[in-house]
Amino acid sequence: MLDIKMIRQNEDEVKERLATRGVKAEKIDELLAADKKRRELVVESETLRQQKNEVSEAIAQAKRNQQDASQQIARMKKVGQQIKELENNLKEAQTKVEYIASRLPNLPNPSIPVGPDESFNVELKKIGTPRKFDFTPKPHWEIGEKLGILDFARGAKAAGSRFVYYKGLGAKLERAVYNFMLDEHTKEGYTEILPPYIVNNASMYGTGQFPKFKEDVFQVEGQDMTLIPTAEVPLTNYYRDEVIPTEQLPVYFTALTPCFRSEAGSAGRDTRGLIRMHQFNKVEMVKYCKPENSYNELEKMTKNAGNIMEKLGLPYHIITLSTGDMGFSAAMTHDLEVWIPAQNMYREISSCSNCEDFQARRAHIQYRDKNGKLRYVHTLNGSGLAVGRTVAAILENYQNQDGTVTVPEVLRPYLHGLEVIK
RNA sequence: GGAGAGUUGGCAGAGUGGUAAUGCACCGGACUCGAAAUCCGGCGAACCGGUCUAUACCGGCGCGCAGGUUCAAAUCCUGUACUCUCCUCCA
Repeated sequence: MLDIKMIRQNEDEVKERLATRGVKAEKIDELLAADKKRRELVVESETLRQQKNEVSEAIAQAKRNQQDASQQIARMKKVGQQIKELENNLKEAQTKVEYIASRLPNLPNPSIPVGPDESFNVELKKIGTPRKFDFTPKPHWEIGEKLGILDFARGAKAAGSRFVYYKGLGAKLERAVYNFMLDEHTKEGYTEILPPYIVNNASMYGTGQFPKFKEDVFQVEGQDMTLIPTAEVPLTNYYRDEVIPTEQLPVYFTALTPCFRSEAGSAGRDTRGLIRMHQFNKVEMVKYCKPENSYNELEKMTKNAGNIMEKLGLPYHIITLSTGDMGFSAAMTHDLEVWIPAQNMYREISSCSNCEDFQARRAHIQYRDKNGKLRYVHTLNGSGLAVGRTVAAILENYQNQDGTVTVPEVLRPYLHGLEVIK
């Protein structure tokens, strides 16, 4: 959520910067008009309330002195009606302001590339060299099915499309991968969390998924419960409606959770394999920090994600997302994309974002600055990494001509020394 | 799933229709070489609005949340969330 006062004071700049994210200037005009109306109504109704309080006090006095107050009571009866009407209008105006404001995305950081879509993303760095195959590399689903470690057909039977069974060494490989990731992040100072996998609407609002993106998630019918689309939601809402003691900042959390996404609107894309599932595991990193440190923290978080791939020996590159490709709550996002040989391209495996105070304002997460004043913290989140996609990348990058898959060194301790999946 | 109790300022804790006691904490002052103790005064979050940018003042809101009754609600009514206890069930 953007600060409405800030928008009031920097109208032109806000319009300009939000335009790069596809928000029309008229939206801001509409918002400010509604806000003006709202403030006018506030003044009106508060004036009446003040009057009400004063007269009520007089009535109380009169009653105490056993005097007649029927005249004042009659007068207040009318004022009460007026207040009620005014406040109905006020509520309407307030609802309108909130409706628009809660659907405005974060202001993009001025340094990021401006453009309407992913073609304007900028590559920062390439790490590792894609392996040269002396045979045609197979897609990971073929490798997995052949080895009997992935079963998409039965996933579809039991649950539907975009679901999968991992079996035997497949399940063990997945477990090895996320245990490895959690261990690495813990070494970097992240506290491991095992959060709820279902959250309420207030939490979904706090991180910015609601109200705008309800179609993207699975909700429990008739209940205030949503299956988390990412651990970012429970991890960031951990401190919702709290003031974090300043000496505890920065706070680093990491968690492995399943993520549930409806994938509405992505029909036909990545229909095969592990890339786009309704349920997948992800190790997430979340940070809370002081505003002045958040961009430094973003760089460190991006490194933490990259570190995992480097240790796994997976080639990847880092890109900075353009204004048009960024998520709703982010001010700046670095995506890490891993090399997928069968597709001959890099595919997203991590997304690290600085949300600045956008989520903190929605979720009321504060700290006290040097002067003891309450300020919003900055929140960051990043995948470290998407586990299913990591398994896909391992299967493809480490495949052998005979259909077996070599286990990356760093994972062998997690698999009792296993060197090859066959 | 059933029954009961609870939710008030940073904490503790009164208040059952007339506009939030008190204690601790906190801030200022006195006393003191200084501190503690004591005394005096102040303060009760956050939030919203106005003056308009002082760094203050005024007002609103505010007793879990949302409604309702009333001239007036922490107090009465309805709904709801959460916590605790007991029963039931269960991994």
